[in-house]
Amino acid sequence: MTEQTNIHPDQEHKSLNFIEQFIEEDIKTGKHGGRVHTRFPPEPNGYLHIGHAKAFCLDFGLAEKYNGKCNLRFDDTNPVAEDTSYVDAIKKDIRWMGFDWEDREYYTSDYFDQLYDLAVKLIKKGKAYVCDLSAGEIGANRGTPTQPGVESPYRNRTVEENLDLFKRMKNGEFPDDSKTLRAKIDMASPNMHMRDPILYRIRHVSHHRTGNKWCIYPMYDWAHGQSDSIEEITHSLCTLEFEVHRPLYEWFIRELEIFPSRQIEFARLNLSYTIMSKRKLLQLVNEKHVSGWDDPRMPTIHGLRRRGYTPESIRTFAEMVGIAKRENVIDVALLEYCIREDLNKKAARVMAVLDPVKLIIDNYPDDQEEQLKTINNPEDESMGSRILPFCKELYIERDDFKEDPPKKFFRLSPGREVRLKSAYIIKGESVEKDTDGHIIAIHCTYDPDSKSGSGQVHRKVKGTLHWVSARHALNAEVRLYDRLFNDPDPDGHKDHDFKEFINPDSLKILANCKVEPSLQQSKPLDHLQFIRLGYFNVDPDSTPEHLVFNRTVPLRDTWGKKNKV
RNA sequence: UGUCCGAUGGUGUAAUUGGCAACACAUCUGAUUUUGGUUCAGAAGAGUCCAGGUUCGAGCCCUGGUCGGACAACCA
Repeated sequence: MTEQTNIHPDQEHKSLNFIEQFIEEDIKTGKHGGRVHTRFPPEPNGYLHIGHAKAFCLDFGLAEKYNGKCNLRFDDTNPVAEDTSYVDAIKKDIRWMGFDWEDREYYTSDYFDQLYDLAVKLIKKGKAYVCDLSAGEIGANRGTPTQPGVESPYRNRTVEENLDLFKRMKNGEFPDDSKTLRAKIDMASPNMHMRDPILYRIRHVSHHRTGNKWCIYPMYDWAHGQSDSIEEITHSLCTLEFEVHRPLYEWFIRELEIFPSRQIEFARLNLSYTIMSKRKLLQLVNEKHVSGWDDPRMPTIHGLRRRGYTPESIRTFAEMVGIAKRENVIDVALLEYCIREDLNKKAARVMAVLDPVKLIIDNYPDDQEEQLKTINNPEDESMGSRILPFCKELYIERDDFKEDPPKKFFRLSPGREVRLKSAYIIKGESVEKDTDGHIIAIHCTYDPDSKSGSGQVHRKVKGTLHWVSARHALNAEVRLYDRLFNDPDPDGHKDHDFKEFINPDSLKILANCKVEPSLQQSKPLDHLQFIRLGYFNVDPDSTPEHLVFNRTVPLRDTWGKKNKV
């Protein structure tokens, strides 16, 4: 096979990231017969977030691009933290994102026997030993990055003794933490990971898949690389913090003479105004700062889905942020751009009034009703049109009226004309106020000849308002979300806990919104554009009796932005 | 006082491997618009961390610095 056959034709012209360059070199030199096989290795101890999405878009994307394969492998070597509920959530997310691991759903725990045999092989080579030191002692003997460590007194046990002890460790003869199996490398190595790293620890706990079969569990360094080799992974991609582990990864390959997978590290995704640490996300969930892993403010895939993000938008985002080795912080504005761009093409436009105020058309007959036709999406004719009921009393947005308007106010005010979207041109007349001076109704008159689409009127009106018929409107709850943190880097302050930066206004619930009647049929997770307001989706909490919408992202607002402060 | 990695507009990522620093987001104009959205046209913004060197020519190569990050869990 030539290198050409391995490269997806659509992609040839774009510039390659450094990993693609490595891969293409490997293909060119015929390494592994030009085969590309990656893996995505989540630990089932939490939900996947957008940073993981970047990683698996890379893993699966590269496999696709080079006509290879990508395995899903659960890195389940630490039974105390892991759980099957996470396995299910992770699979759901990856599938939702549009990736397919076919029948290659693997678990590191599937390899426990092979891993054990490999450890025996290492012992027989005199390259591993059973150590009786406690965790504290091992730590103390490890030295520091600038000072060499001290060799364990158990380092020179005979092969026979090590073999016997290791077998007895496996058989459960020793209590938790009383012994470990360590590689015998170099306690003076400048790389801490080469200072006789621990391969196995004793844990008498049951595992979510292997039950009580094992009481010794492999550590990451031992399990991960060897699992890559077992699966004959050609390119094993991981984040930068594993760079210092690579010499160990390669040491195992050499000593064990196993399949030489290649580890390549790239910079993890950081997003402004959020956190990506699984541990801290768990803390937000446990301490109820959010409603759960799927809270729409969470950067988790579950959260983004509920917020109204689409898989396509997240994939576009992953594509746009790129792959490199330097630390980076991506502006959330880029994510928002990606979802707006996607939803602009897909979301049906509907009328919804979030902060309603009554609008009365004085010269419109009391009991008249009209059915007005309106287009569902100006960006996509094929989405068709629908009917909007219209009558004398409507609701409009309280913001869309001002008694004495500022200079560039294009909306409704006394004596000024404005277009009601898909309906008539109206002119502001007067207001009704309660005893506190709050506006309770706005009176206007309409021009019967200005009906939308009639072609009768040629005068220009600056503004167009969205509205909903008071007689026909449905009540709805709308949840407005803002960034969860009000600091660009909540996790970046040495003397402040990230939770100090939680945005108290990240969720605003509007209980008295009015929406057009067609929304009665909306189904959970449907994407919509509330005209002039933003993109919204139907929350899973929504029912026909109690409609609930989440704001995914507001529309771009050059006017509001300019007038802030 | 160690090892490894990195450094290009505000933010990301490129630069055909030594040939006028490009693209996207963000920002700012203007046009169009029955969404102050979309679309369209345009502007501004870096001379590539610093100092030397090689070269006709360096963001790319060499030398020496500076700054930033990772690494001392029986976590992954």
